[in-house]
Amino acid sequence: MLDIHLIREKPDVVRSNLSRRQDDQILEWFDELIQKDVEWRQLKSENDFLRSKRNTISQQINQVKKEGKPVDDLLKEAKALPEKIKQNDVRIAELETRNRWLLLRIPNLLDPAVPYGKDSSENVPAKTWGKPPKPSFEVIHHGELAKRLGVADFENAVSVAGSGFFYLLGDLALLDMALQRLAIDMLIKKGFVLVQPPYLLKREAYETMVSLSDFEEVMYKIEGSDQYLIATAEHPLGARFLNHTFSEDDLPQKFAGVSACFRKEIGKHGLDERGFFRVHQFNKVEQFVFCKPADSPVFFEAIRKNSEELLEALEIPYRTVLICTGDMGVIASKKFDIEGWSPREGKYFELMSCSNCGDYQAHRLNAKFLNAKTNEKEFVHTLNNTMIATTRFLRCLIENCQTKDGTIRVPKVLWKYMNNKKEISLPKAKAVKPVSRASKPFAGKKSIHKR
RNA sequence: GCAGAGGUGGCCCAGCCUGGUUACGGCGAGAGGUUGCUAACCUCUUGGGGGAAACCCCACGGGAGUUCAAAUCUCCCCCUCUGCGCCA
Repeated sequence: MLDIHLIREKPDVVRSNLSRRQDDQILEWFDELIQKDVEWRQLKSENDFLRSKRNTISQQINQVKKEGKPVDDLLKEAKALPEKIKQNDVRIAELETRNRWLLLRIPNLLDPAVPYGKDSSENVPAKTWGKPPKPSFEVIHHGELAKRLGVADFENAVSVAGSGFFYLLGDLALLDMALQRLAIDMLIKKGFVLVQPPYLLKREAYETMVSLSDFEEVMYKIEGSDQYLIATAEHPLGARFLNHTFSEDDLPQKFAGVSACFRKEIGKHGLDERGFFRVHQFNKVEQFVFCKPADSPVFFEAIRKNSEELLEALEIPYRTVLICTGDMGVIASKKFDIEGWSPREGKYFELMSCSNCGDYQAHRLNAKFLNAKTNEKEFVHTLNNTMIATTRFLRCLIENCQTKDGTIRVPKVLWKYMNNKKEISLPKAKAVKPVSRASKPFAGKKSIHKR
């Protein structure tokens, strides 16, 4: 969230930055916040005064009692005060709830370098690498090929878990892990600390890391408990430092979080029923950095480069685009997406998302560092970038490394993580047998796929 | 899951039974002072908020309650430690 002090001191500057997003709702929220904040400060002053008075009288009562004199008059005077204080407190609490609600929804200030644009079609390409291949054969859909090779099972996953789930089998499961290992090793070499975070977070901690709408649209809630399944390791990595003050020497802190990620994907079209592109559960290695404000532009470039180097190591053609004003989310002040080439569709699609969040997350987290020179606490900056989201990447790999024989070539850099396996192909002697069930535990739901 | 003991400032700890001016003391850190030394010593600062300031308010794991007044009494919740139980 934004610093309320900044909003009080420079409302015009903040408002004009927010207006770049071309969203009247945001400006309405902002104006309401300004007005309610004034009311809050007035009431708070008034109550502080009443409390002060009450405290004084209480002390007088104590004094007079000690002297053995009657305190009836003072008691009468004192008794009137708590009621008025309570009345004001109700309104103050209302205002605080509303103001926090508003503050949590008002997005981050945009970096001046963010280009103006209405939506994702106006993002600005910043870099392209590699030559998109022109296969001489028709590229098979990644899910279809995985199924044919017997390394993925979608039907049974859909039956027992629901649409948007899948089983990875044999070499493809191994490939998923190999990708994670490659990503992890590259990051460890760059000084990142590997972290396996908790997969559940309590709401209070979670609110510090995401926009509120995500609770409805993205996160799975655990029934009967105040916990949510994480949507990315970014969240527990950040929440770990809730209310934390770093010493200046501790910064920067660079983490490589590895976890399964769970997303409801409500309202998103095209949930992928026979593939890995948009699913409810996937594995991801995430980069997360805490640093001093002056250093964040440097780390922003560094974590972007890490992901680009991973794609280069895997020989996947990609392009990096600078996200425009209309396509920016709530949290980031500047963002790049890195997009991999799809030979099947002949276009780039999103693989990674690299954000500089400035001090926006740090404000919610209340994550600061002690400036050694001034001995004052300042908010840190946070940055994050996908190193690899395996499922999304599996699609990319299966398409780009597909041969005309219908096998999948394993990129050389992954051989050592694949027990030296160089391709994924159909075992010659073995036909792939689908798993079948003798009984029908889910009557009437034999298959929800009708093609 | 059961039982017991706990949670107090950046860290350690007293206060709680018996409610009452300013939450005791130590350590660490920062600023200043003193001194033939970077040692020792002395003073101040070291949670959050409001206010131009003087100053005021809040904060003893979180929340609610009782009271003129709550670290202290009551209730609910969270977490830690020890023992038992269960468990990959």
